[in-house]
This record gives sequence, structure tokens and C-alpha cells, in this order.
Amino acid sequence: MSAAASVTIGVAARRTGISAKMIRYYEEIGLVTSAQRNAGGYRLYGPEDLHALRFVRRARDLGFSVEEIRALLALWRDRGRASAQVKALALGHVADLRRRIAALEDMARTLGDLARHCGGDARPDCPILDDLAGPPAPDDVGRRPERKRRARFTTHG
Amino acid sequence: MSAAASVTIGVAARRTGISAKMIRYYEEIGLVTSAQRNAGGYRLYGPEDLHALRFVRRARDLGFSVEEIRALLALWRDRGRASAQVKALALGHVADLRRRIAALEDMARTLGDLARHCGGDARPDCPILDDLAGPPAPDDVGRRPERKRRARFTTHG
DNA sequence: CCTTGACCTTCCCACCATGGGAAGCCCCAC
DNA sequence: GTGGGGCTTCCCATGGTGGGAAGGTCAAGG
Repeated sequence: MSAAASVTIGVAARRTGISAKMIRYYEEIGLVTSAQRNAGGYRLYGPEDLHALRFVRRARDLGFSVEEIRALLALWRDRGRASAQVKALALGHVADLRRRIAALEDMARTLGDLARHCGGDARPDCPILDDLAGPPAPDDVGRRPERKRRARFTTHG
Repeated sequence: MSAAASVTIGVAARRTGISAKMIRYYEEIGLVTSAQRNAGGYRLYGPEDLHALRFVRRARDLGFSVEEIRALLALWRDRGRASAQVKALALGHVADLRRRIAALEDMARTLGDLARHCGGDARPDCPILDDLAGPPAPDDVGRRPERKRRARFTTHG
């Protein structure tokens, strides 16, 4: 075995692309196993640890949440897992991504449309603001006649 | 003036679709002007306030950050603004949305591809995990011969 | 008039994932 | 043995949002 070479957290950070801060955080929340320590209290990372950290890094790049990664790591370590479980998790995440994409696209489309109708010149007229402002005051701006409107808590006077 | 009808925060929340919590928060961070108070300390919202809150609500629906909304509100209130300013802000935000969409789509596509190649059955083989794990340990897992590798801070032993 | 119950107030805590920074210790090279 | 870079822990902040406790207010009904 020869207890393969270990590196400190800074080196591990550089090698995995995860900041030292985040490595400590992941340890704290139990996402990765606690690193061994040398006599001086420094964390030491062996190849296996780095491998796991890279796994985490890649999973985060794919947008998985920490909790999802926790599950993925468990499946990874479970040599007997059914690939169906992994696939289900992945597809669930894809569905989530698609939902978020759709939401963002709605926004982008709407806003793009509004912008397209906006002069974008020195004049103040702007359909974007008009849209944000909505219908011209559904309340009683534009003072409707006498219709005594009774609202609770009218102010001083 | 007849000091148009004012409502309490709960009513304002229902009418604008912003929770009372958030209305207080927006006031605290100065996004909206501080509400007036009645003798008992209750916040009171008039039509103008509700209008502004709805504006904020709509802007948030379109994905604008609080800071962007702050700018939009300023432009809204500035009767002499140039629509170009509004348009620039909006287009900047659209660009941001597009960037985020692209990032999410990368993830979704990659993950979808991986999932497509995954059996999704009872067997453990899984390209998804394989991808996450990356190339089989760029370090010395799979023990290369003698190549004495010197790493600082080798562990106890 | 007093109670009841809905509503409001402030204050603190939590989330998620990340970064910043301070105070102090460790390690190695010179 | 000293300097300097790396490490440790601890606290704080971000952005928006929600939860909840402790206590005050308000209107209505008996």
C-alpha cells in the first residue's frame, strides 16, 4: 500500500478546483469524510480523497445540490447499486433544470418583447415601465365620484 | 385630497402578491418608501404604495434583482427619463437571463446524454457515475511501479 | 367595559453555497 | 532562529425568503 502521498488543503484545492473554504465546509456538513490530520492539525488529502472531491466538483458543475451529491456519492460508493437509482436521480435533476430553464425563458421572452417595443431613445415613453406599472391603478387613483369607500384604518384625519 | 383609503400590511400583501414579510424587508432596505403608521404603529398603505409594490412584484416576476428594481423604480418615478436607459437595463437583464439559461442548458444536455446511455436497470454499471468520477484517478491509484513520488507532508508513517 | 381573536409589531434564526477576514499556530527554507 | 506562506478556527456577509416567539392593537360582541 505504501500509504499514498497526501497533500494539504491548499494543494487539494488547486487539484480539484474546489476552494479550501468549500472543502472545509463539505467536511463540516459531512458531504465528504473528515480528512486525516498531521501532527500540527493540518488536513491531509490522499488520492482517494481527491478523487471524491473531484466527483463533488463535477457534480456541482452539473448543477446538483449538495443533498443530491450526497446521494450520488452514496451510490458511487455502493458497488452493488442499481443504475436505475442513479438514472432516476439524474433525470429528476434534468427535469428540475428544464423547469428552471423554462421559467427563465419566459422572463427573457417577455422582457425581450417589451424591449423590442421600446424606443430606446431620449423620450420618456417606455412600454417596459408601463408593463411593470401595470393597469393604471385598480384602486381609486383618478378619484371616482362619491362612492364612499370604507377602508379600515384610515389615517390620521 | 381626502387622503385616499389606506390598508394594513396584510391587506397590502394580499393585494400585491408580496408577503407581509417581504414588504417589511423592502422597506427596511429602502427599496420602497417607509409606510406611514397609524397611532398604534401599524403600517398603512395607500393606492400609490400598492402601485409601487405591484411594480416591484412584476419586476421580480421578470427576474430582476432588488438592485435592478431599485434602478427601475427610480426611472419610473423620473418622468423625464430617457427610455434608452430603461431599455439598456432591460436588455442587460435579458443578456444575463440568456447566460444563465445557456449554463443550465449545458448541464441539462450533458446530464441528459449521460442518462440516455445509462441502462437504468438493476445492474450497477452507470455512465453517469463514471463521468462524475472522471478519469480513473490521475494520481497513483493503480500503483505505477517505483516512480518514487515525493509529496510534501506524507502522513504519519 | 372587558374579552376574544385576528392582526400587527419587532427581533432572532434558518436556508444554500459561497467568500472575506482576523487572530493565531505550523512548517520549511534560509 | 527568523521570515513568510500556509494552515487552523471563528465570525460575518451575501440574497431573498420563510418561520416563529413575545408582546401590542384593533374591532366586534357579549
